[in-house]
Amino acid sequence: MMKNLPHKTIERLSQYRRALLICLEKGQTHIYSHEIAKIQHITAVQVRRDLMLIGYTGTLRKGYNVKDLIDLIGNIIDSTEGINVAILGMGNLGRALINYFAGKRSQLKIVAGFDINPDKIGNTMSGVPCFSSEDMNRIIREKNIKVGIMTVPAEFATSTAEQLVKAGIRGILNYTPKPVTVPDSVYLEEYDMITSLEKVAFFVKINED
Amino acid sequence: MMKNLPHKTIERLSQYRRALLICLEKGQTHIYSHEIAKIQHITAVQVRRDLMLIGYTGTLRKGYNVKDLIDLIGNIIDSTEGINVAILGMGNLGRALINYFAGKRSQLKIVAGFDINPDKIGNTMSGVPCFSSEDMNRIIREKNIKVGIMTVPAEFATSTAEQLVKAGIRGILNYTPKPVTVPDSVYLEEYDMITSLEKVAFFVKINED
DNA sequence: GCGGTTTTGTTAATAATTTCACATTTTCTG
DNA sequence: CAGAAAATGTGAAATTATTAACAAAACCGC
Repeated sequence: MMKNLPHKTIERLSQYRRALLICLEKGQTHIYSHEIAKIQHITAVQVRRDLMLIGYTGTLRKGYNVKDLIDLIGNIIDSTEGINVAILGMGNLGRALINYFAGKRSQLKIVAGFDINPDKIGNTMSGVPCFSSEDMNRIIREKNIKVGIMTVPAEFATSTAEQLVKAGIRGILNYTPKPVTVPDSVYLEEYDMITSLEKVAFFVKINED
Repeated sequence: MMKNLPHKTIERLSQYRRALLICLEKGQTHIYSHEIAKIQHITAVQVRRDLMLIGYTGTLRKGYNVKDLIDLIGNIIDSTEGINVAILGMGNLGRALINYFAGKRSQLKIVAGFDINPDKIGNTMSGVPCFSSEDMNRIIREKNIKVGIMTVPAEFATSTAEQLVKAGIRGILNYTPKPVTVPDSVYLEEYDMITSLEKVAFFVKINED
């Protein structure tokens, strides 16, 4: 059920939810499609179409119920039991991600970090214990970790991905600038910050005329 | 010229270049479309189409000249004079980005960081001086900074974006989880790490059947 | 140097995504 | 209470992005 949602829609639903959570905190009970659209810099039709795809029906003239919509999006994209996540590489980026998530209510729990630096191993950072990369296989299985976020230096990207796959990971989010290869059974998402910056720079350049 | 390249193509060109630079270092002089494709997890046709769009012609049976292609991609996406970049928020994520860029040859130079923490202001991190956010307007103009990368906490996202716009920035890469609004004249790219992680978790969930 | 193989470049086809256009319903205003 | 305004929901059209298919050229082995 709901397996056929477009990738883009999944991304937007996640973003809608975050915007909606902010509205909820402010005490807002209803929201119009064009309000959501404005926050996300997209069109109102796009919002309505996405909500149509997940079968949510708003109220004419009142818009969408913020609380209900948050719950429905949660039903779609969250896993009922929650998903445990590990950070591979407790450098600046790894710690940034941990802090980012700290305190966020979420079905996604960062339950372990891994590093090869002996000074870090055994410590806890923002509530996340740091283990030795050598124990990756054991810890991932013990803690039932399903997703790994790779924030290691590029030269360790390939070997880290291999270790993760061997440990039975189900999804990898790769923030290193080095693309990795994994079996089809592992979902892989790669994001390269340099590419994003180069893209911004490109459009700045061509806008200068 | 070259203003009509699809956004996706721009992103891929940046990625091709990074893969090509690694090949160049290894002494490889030529590469086939299917080799590039494999690294990037896309099809060879896609690669050839992208290169067609930028007017690059390879050699039949020998593939593409690595050096030439790197140069051509540089001509397309880089700005001739280079572009100066600032990091807004010298926390973990800001420092991660600086280290990421340190030593990379690139037309993109991170020339300033900004923060409100007095302990950081006046220091230099990986060669990047940290200034007070209060001096943002002056420094951005003095140093001819065109692009800002926002890595501040979410609650400062809106005000930081406003400051940047006032200082005459031309492009913003927003890594905070809070969407911001800028005039059309400023190119805006937003990236939310939580969305990416939620997306990976979603596809892990639905693959479990 | 001939037949088979490999690779590029490109047109045409397909697929994915977004936008248009508008019917429908609700609320507001006079 | 009639007409105007504002909002949703959605089929159809348009746009954007990807893949298929294949001609043409280059090289290899014999």
